This record gives sequence, structure tokens and C-alpha cells, in this order.
Amino acid sequence: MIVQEQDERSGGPDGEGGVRRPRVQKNVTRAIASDICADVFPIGGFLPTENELCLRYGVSRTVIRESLKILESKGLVRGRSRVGTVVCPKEEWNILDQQVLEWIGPRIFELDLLTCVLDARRAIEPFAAEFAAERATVQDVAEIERAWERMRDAAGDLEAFTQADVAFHAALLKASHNQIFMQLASIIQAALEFSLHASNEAAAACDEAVEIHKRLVEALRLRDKTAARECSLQMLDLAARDLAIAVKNHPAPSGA
Amino acid sequence: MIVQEQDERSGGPDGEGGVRRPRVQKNVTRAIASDICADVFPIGGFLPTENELCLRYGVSRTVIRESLKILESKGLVRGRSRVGTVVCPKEEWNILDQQVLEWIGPRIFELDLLTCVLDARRAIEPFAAEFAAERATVQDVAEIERAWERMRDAAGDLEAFTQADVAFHAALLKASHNQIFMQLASIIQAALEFSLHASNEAAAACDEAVEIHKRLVEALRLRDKTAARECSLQMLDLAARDLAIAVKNHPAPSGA
DNA sequence: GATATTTCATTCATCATACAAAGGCAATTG
DNA sequence: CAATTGCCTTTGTATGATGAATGAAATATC
Repeated sequence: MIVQEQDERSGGPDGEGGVRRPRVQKNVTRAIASDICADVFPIGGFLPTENELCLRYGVSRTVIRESLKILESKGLVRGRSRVGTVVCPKEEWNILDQQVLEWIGPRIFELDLLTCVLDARRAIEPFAAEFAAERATVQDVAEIERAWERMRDAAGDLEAFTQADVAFHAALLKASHNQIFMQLASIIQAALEFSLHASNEAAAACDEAVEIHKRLVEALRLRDKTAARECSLQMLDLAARDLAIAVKNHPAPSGA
Repeated sequence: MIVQEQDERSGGPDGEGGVRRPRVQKNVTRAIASDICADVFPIGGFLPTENELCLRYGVSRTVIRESLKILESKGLVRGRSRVGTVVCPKEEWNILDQQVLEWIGPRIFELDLLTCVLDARRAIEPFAAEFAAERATVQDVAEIERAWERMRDAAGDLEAFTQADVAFHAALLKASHNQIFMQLASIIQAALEFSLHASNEAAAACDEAVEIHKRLVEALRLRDKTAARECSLQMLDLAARDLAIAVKNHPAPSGA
């Protein structure tokens, strides 16, 4: 998988026109990461040598090395000096990292992450809702409500509805004013997107979801911690149902 | 701050003319990160140019660039092409990343992270304890109990006690078999270490802590979810007390 | 004189090359 | 056959050159 456009002015090496040098760092990093996730480079195995990677992706060793450094800093690989670079087991990956989640993409399903995230949401979101009821500013509530309006107006459009739902929950975590909760927004977002996409039959439940989300907004306005927590729990029950549908729709990971 | 040993052969082995090239990547990365945390490079400001950083840390641009790439991948800085590298606001730092927490070190206090972590623990640990009561293997419980024994035997030695306590909670999260909870072990660990260190007056409370931790182990053995949750909550009350003492001992961050 | 355009210097992004250091393997030697 | 030693491979670091893009200074235009 060559990441450059590859036209390199075959007429002659930088004779008069100069060599094209597009910005490829991000692409290369993503390409290697995707290949790792796609099992092109199997877990526990060695990556090709840096020089081989140069050829494979069509870039210089500088770019390859900086990409590997990024991947290493996120736990995907571990460079052993003069031996090679090995792919780390998935447990060591920083799955809370936004970029890592993007690289994993839909394969988040195969990592059994969705149930983990749902369990974690049950622990976190009711708390976050309580904190938000206590500490949310008017701006925070306004942002949450804007997301809710987008949910309401997205009737039928699952893509728009998903984006709005994601924005709603991210804004709620932000309104909790707890840095830890905020940082978890990325993984909740990833799980939510995939879960909703994979269960588009659940579109019928959107009305119900809109209603509950609305009640949460009102609870925040009234600074009613108990009601906020209660709404959050009900949302999670809906999310659990969506997830169950998504699991049913999806090819069983054990069968792979 | 030069990170090399700086003696450059002046009389040492490899006589004729070889240049010593120690492995400095990690040191340089940590040095830059520490300087950022120490406000040597203020938030929102520009880092020196790459060439200036080479001089300052005594390494080549290769090393500097790979270090910056790592820092960028963790949200500490953002490289803007041909303009410079700016230090990101703290909200964008990946504070859930183990390395970032190590770089922050005791300054975790100034980030108001400790209360956030305690709130997050209140949300997470009781849940994790329930899950552990359901799903912990005998090995999991054995590991937790080993940590408990180390706590019991560490009477008086606050350092050993802290390490054991950290190990206990990490093992508990691991026993929950939830990948999200497990990934949060690093930040809980960082907060716990600092909190206990800063409140060494609380040594008197160790006996009480040992007792509660023991009860949690027994609850896990009996697979008693309710008791496990209850123990976890009591531990957090103790942690809250320790934190309050630590805050009192510490110079007020607002005064800085 | 004020504004829009151009040029230029600065700085990052990439490439290419060279060498040092150290792990792994194999040949050598006892 | 076993232990040592030396070589080869591969990563780690250094260096210089060049492309590319941004911000600001200089210029041109109205």
C-alpha cells in the first residue's frame, strides 16, 4: 500500500521541476495502524524491517520511524533495539486514545469493547448527569439542548441522529466538569456511533430516546440530581437494547 | 538541560575517533515534557525552533523531531507546519495516558486532578468491585489478596504501604475484566500515590484501611456483589479523608 | 494614504546518506 | 559437544540538502 500519489515526474529526477513531497506522515501512520488492526501484521509478530517498510509504503525511513514512534507511544507496537518491532497484544493498546479508536474503526466490535463501554457508561453517565445537574453552566445546558434539538429534527435520518446523539452525550460529560469523564467521551462516541449504525432497525426507538433526552435537559435546568440520574439510567437501558440488536445483526466474532 | 553524559571520550575507551552515541530518545522526550509541565515552555506559547531545541538538549534534529511527534500524539503540543510548535492547553492533554501522568508527576496536584479522580473512582470502583465479585478468577482473587498481605505487612512503611495499596486497586480493576476500567488503573494509581504521599499523617488510618480491604477480598471470595460494593464505598470514604488531609498539607494551588 | 498583491525569509516536512551500537547467528576452537 | 568469538543485520543517531507553506514585509495599485 503506497501512500503517495506516486507520479514522481518520471521524466527525470528533480531535473528542473523538483520532486513532489506531499505531507504523508499521517497517512503512513494510519496505514500501518490499519494494517495492524486488519491483521496484516499479526499480533505478537514482527513488523518488517524499517527499510522494508520504506519500500512498502513508498516513503523515507524518517517518516517510517516517526510513525513507529507514534504507534509505540500508543502501545500498538514495541521497538526492541536492533531486533525489530513487535506488535503488542491488544490489551496493551491505549484504547482510550482517540486516534487509536479511529484506527480500529468498525473493528471495535471484534475487540468485545462494546459491552465494556456499555458497562462503563452505566458506571459513569449517571454520575456525570448528577454532576452536570450540580455544576453545568447555562452555556453547557444550551449546548446539550442544541444537540437534543438536532436529535429531534433528525427524524428518519439515522446518520444525523447518531451525530446528534454523540454530541449530546459528549456535551453531557463536558458539563460534568470532570476531566476524567470528559476524556472518556471519545470512546463512548466510538461505541455509540458503531452501535447505532449496526442497529438501524432500532430507528423506531428514536422517538422514545428523544423523549428521555428531553427529560434529562429539563432535569439539568431544574438542577434535579435524582431526576438526571434516573433519565441517564433509562437512556442506558435503551442503549443496551440497541446494542443487543447490533450484536444480533453482526456476524459472531467467535465464528471468525 | 543537556541530556547526554557529555564526557565524549576525552580519555575513555574506543580510542581512535568513535563518537559516543548513547540512547537518549526517552530522556529527551521526558525532558521536554517536564519543561512543559514546569512552565519553562508556557501553555499556549511557542516552543523554540527545532534547531534551538537541538542545541538546548544537545541532540540531533532526528531525536528532537521524534520526541515532538510523541508529545504531539499525546496532545501536549501541536506542530503547525512552518510556523512552529505550540504547547496545547492542559484540557487537550491525554491525562489518561500513563506516560503523560509520569511526566506530570507531583504537579498532578496543580491540575485539580485529584478531586476529579476521586469522583471518578466513586463512579467506577463500586461497579468494578461488583463485576469482580461476579467474574474474578481464582488467580485474580489471589493477586488481590497478595496485595492485601503486602498492605498488612507494611505497617509503618508508608512507601511500601502505598505501593501495595496501588497494586490492590489495580488488581481489583483487572479482576473486573472490563477493558475500560483496566485502562483507568494508571490514573488512579498516579492519584493514589500522590494522595498518600502528601498525607503521611494518615498513617494512623492504615489499620482501618487494611481491615476494609480484607473484607473486600472476602466478599470477592463469596461472590457477594453487595458486600463488595459496600466495601469499595467505604474505602473511598477513607480516600476522601486522605485527600482532604493532603490538600490541607499542600500549598494552595490558587496561591501559585 | 489605505488596501490589495507580491515577494521573501523563516521553519517545518521529507529525503538521502553515513556511521555507531548491539542483538542474533554461525563459524571457530577447545 | 559446548563455549567463545566474530560477523551480519537492524535499529539509533547524526548531518546536510531541498521542498513546501506560512506570516510578514515590501511593493504596487487605487
